[in-house]
Amino acid sequence: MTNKDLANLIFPNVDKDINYYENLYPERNLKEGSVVSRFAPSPTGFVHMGSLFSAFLASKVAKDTNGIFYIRIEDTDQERKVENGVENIIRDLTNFGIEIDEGVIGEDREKGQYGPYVQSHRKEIYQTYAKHLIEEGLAYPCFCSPEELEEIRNMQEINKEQIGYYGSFAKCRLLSVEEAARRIDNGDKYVIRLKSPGDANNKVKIKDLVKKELVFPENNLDVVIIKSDGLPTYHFAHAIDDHLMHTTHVIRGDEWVSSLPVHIQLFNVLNFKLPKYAHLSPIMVQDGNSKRKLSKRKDAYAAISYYHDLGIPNEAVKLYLMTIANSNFEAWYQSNPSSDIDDFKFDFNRVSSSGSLFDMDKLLNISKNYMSYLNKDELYDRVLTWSSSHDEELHEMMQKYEDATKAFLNIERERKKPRKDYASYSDIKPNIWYMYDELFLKEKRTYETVRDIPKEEIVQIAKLYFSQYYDESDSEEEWFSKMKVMGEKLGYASDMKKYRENPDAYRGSIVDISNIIRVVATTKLTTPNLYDILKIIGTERLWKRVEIFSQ
RNA sequence: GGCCAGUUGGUGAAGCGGCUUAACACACUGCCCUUUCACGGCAGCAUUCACGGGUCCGAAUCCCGUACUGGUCACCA
Repeated sequence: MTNKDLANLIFPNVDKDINYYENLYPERNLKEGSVVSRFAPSPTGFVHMGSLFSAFLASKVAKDTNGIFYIRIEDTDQERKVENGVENIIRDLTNFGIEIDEGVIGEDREKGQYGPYVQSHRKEIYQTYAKHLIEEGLAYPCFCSPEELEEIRNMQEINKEQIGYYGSFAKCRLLSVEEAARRIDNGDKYVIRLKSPGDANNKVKIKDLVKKELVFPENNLDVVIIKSDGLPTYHFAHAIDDHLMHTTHVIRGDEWVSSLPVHIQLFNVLNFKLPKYAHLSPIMVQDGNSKRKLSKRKDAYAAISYYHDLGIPNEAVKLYLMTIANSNFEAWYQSNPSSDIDDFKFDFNRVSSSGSLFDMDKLLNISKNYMSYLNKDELYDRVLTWSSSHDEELHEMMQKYEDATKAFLNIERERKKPRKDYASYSDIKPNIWYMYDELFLKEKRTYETVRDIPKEEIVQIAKLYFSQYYDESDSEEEWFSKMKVMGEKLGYASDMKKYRENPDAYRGSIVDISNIIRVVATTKLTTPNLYDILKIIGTERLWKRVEIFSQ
């Protein structure tokens, strides 16, 4: 009996050979230097910041080089599969504005010539290559049970030997073809292992795009390549898929660096050209005194839907991720504030090889700046869209009072250095509600207090102001000087310097006057420019608000 | 425990042997401007680059060791 007979016994239904697939998936016809990258999640639910980070960079590099960014679903672990997993991942990515050139684009939907792009649909392909390796004597069936494996492991631990299935511990490696065939016929469970040609005394060198020069002992472990359910392990699927799909850059989390010797060996044994690797450090969070990886389970803000719900613009999150990814990005963006992130060339050499802490303050600041440069119409449209699914009440008000909303959003916006009030769409409502009568009248309002000025005095001043001084058609200068005039008459200093020099000579200052008007009109002490706000509300409604205040 | 990597202020970091009395940004603090807020301006915030040795005229930058942190050692990805 030969290896070939054994291979046929194990994979009787595999009727194609590896050349069939090599021809099926020819070299891509791309320009020199174009990157083919991929995002290859397991369908275990939503996308979190960490995976978004690598997906974003992978798509960015492909875009930068006119290459291809594709999605492959790694569902070879049938037990971890989650209902709607794929749909959720695609939704999160598209929500976020990542364009998918190829691969999986929905549950049971994909595009591109290198598919299928779901690993469980590629079983035959993996088995064809596994069969080939068995024929060549480079792989073999292993019948060891989990208990036996456990036992070997324990012994190795006690004897302080290298842990794993290798050398003399690899019992099944020595099985004769006949014996293996007999056990298969007998119905024994088995996996397929690589017959590792490696020697731990040798070194393998590899240049990682992020981690730079890496040196490891050669892999000498007979790793499992096909599990007992017939599906491949990650390592094997990675080698086959990224070869057949002609991935040029494997961009993934750095939890994979220690598997690199296995992957290198697999590519060698299979005669595949090794792709370039970029192992990204994880985004960390502070947890007490130590740092740990951002966690889907422990950190609510790890989910990208968190930002979506909060109404943080996608662009802001991208901007943040890019500042983490490339330390020179921030300076570039500051000197090119009007340009798009697409104009920036991502550079692997600038990626930090140690993990950075997730900084919400920084994200919020970036978002604030980003939102401040949106024009009123863009902002209005975005908030309208966001509120349609996240804040019905706001949505309704915005539609009903489109002009007033835009006018409000535009206060102190159209200038070189605009106001920065909002870091997210959800910041808008707490700042704008008083502009809408429905919301203003809805419940009992709590007015902020202007120093210790009694209510009666405030009412008096407001009435005086609106009846004798306020005129909608005044320019801002006229408006403000009238306010000063009234203040002077009532004993409120119009000049802050004078007031500060001699506060006892006055009842208060112009600050109090403007705050009185501000509070009556809005209940709040802090608002954008009062002049604009009064104008938008309009004299008639302002009078109503004076009445409401005095009740 | 083995293997691999990392360690510059509260945070992201620049720096790659002399130009560094360590850039820039965020956060924080104070002052100024000011009708509130915001914007803006100014100032402060690591005498020191985990620690210990070494090389060198000279080290955050090169070498060695130690410590600490992270990753990984599955029929999970």
